[in-house]
Amino acid sequence: MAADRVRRHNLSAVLTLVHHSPGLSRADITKATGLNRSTVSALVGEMVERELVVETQADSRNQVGRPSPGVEPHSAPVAIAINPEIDAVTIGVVGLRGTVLKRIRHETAAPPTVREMVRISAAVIEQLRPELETAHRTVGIGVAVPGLVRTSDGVVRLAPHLRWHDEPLAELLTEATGFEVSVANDASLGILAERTFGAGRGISDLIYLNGGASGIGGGIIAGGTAIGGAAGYAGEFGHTLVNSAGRRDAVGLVGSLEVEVNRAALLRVLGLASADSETLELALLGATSDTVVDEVRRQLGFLSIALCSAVNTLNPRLIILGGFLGALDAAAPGYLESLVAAQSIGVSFESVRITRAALGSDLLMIGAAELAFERLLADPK
Amino acid sequence: MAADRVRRHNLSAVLTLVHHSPGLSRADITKATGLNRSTVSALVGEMVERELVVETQADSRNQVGRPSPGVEPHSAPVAIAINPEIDAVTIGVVGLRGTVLKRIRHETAAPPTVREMVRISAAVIEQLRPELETAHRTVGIGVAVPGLVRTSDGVVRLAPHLRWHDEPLAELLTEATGFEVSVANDASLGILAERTFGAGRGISDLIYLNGGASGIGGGIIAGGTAIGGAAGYAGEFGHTLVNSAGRRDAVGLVGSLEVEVNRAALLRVLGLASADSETLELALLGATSDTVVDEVRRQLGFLSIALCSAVNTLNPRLIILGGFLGALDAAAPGYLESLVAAQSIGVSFESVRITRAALGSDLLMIGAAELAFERLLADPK
DNA sequence: GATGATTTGTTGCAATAAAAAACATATTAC
DNA sequence: GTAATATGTTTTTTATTGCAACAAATCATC
Repeated sequence: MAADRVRRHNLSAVLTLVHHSPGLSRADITKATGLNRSTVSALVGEMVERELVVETQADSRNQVGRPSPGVEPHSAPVAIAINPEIDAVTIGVVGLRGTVLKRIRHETAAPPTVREMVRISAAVIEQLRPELETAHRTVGIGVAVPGLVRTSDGVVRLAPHLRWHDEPLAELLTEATGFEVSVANDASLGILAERTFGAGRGISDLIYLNGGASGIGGGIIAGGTAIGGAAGYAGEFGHTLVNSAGRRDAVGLVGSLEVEVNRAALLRVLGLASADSETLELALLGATSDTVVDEVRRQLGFLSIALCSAVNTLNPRLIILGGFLGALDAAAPGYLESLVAAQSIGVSFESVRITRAALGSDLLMIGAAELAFERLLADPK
Repeated sequence: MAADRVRRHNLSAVLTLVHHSPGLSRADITKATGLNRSTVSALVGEMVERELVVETQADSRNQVGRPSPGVEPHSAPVAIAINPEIDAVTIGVVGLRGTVLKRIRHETAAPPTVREMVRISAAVIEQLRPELETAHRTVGIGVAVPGLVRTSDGVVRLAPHLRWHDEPLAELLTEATGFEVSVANDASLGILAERTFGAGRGISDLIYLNGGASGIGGGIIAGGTAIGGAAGYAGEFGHTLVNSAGRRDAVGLVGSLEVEVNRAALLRVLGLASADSETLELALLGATSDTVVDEVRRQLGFLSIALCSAVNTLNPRLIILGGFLGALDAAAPGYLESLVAAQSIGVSFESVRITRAALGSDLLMIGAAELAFERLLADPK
């Protein structure tokens, strides 16, 4: 019967609210959902019984009236997050509200093959299993892959840096672990995490561009929902044309954003062989030589062109820069914003802000977990 | 009580279905919505009473079993569509299922001011009022404006060709007519119409680019819903960079799509002073001179660059070309598609098709009406 | 052309859950 | 200490859905 569907919908709404904004009082939930006091009471009650949420002591807010207890996510439900990279496979256990409970980085000598990744993941999960089964309830696995992923069936169509091509990742991982598996592009999951727990909290139209070692990926949230596109490949801002006179990139495109704006060129002018994010950023902030300043400005110039196209087509309220793009912007404060302002349609620009990613190294763990939690949040029963 | 909300939702689902696909039988509706036979019966019954739908004779489909009557939109509910242009104001009366019942084009000597447009519209509506009040029930007014519109309050921020700037159109029109008014960008409404009744029927990820006399606008549908952006300005593909060495456009952008791909340049190589869409297309199709062929290919080349950026960022299943862009593509069949294929990320391109707009001159009437109908469809009570 | 099979509309009934109302409780304000 | 206020709790009411049994209208078959 349909009352059932209504219930599910309401449970989903309340659990999602608690997940996104833990600590809201029952009274707050009543206001936010528009449901009746008694209904919220019943919904929260049911979820307490199901070990999805817990009620905390009423916080005394110095306010007239009976205190309303806070509602927070229960610690039991967890998701497993996996992120294969060029030199490691990171596996995490993440609770609701985006709490990373555990993170295990398994380094590999060479880029892992899919089968290696699955083997490593299964082994780590096997090791964690006692804990997962006693203290927690695992809702599934989310995988963040640096490449193009067909989200419908979790097939990695192309992940050049891992040298993966049409790999049925979800299927293999389900087989090896028994858990439900969802797979998506890493940048799409990055924006999911930033939207829910980071710089994009509560904003419903935003874009995210992430600068990685090997290229620029991104994600789009429009009207409050993640835009995946027809197959899940949306968000590849790295291939936007920014310079008709530029060089060809790996895919054969001329003057794409990735060709003009990249980490390698920054490392070159800084005279560094390799560097992690922090070192690169410190080097950029400390640099005074003209070549470095010029290169930073050159890259920001090209970045601004891609951002303008995105602003004009998507009219976001917020642009989040992750990876080395955040460092690049920080190295010349205000410069990028002024360029974008100068080149966008005035009215489209007036409402947009540019900011850095707020979630640090946990970003992909949280994003991948969010993907796995989506099922639970959509249907808490 | 919430059952009320459920009812509303179900009524909305059924009415939307009937609006999009008139003539479905009640049995079809049952299958499409997943609701129970008896529920659909009650819902349709209520909407028949409210004069929202009518039941037609069962079509004999040579099928075993009791025939199921067809359900079609009632002719009573209508929306008023208004489209101000540089040389005219067009006002239409449009029924559900996208039927344009009446279209009145009121020509103006000069681009109408907002107040003129409101005056003309109010006068025409006054004239139509007897008919609207007896035979029909008017749900509201939708306006398609060639410019940037803040959809939240119906303020036209900027419509350069009409020379409008920050005009409170919705407010003025409501005051003058008494109807509820919604305003949006013309291209955004074009895609709405094409998605619902034209080339994009049933497709949930598509983009639309419209080539007009004065520029290129567009719209985006992602995940089945129209992407408006933070303020409603999304879809301005015309300002995408396609040529770093290009000229400046009216807004001051260098080498934007609008600068390189435009109607005026086509008319110039064709030796035409002015032309309507049909004349332009015939001239293009009939032309054999190298200058024309070269110009067509040049423009298609730049168009392909903008399309690639859009494909890579939005991963649509369909690209619809309207206005002179459709004619341009028709003048060199297959050329544009091959260019886009060559420059996009392979997997992103494989699922995309390029096609022409299917709705002709009624496009904006239907789109604007669709905007006005949205309220009714969302809540048929 | 009558009978059965099949599909679908119709009607009555049971189950569900949400909202409203009445009541209870815990806090602040005075 | 009492009133005011806000919020949790319990009970009652109500709306709507889904199910089941039945009715109706068609096709297929002999």
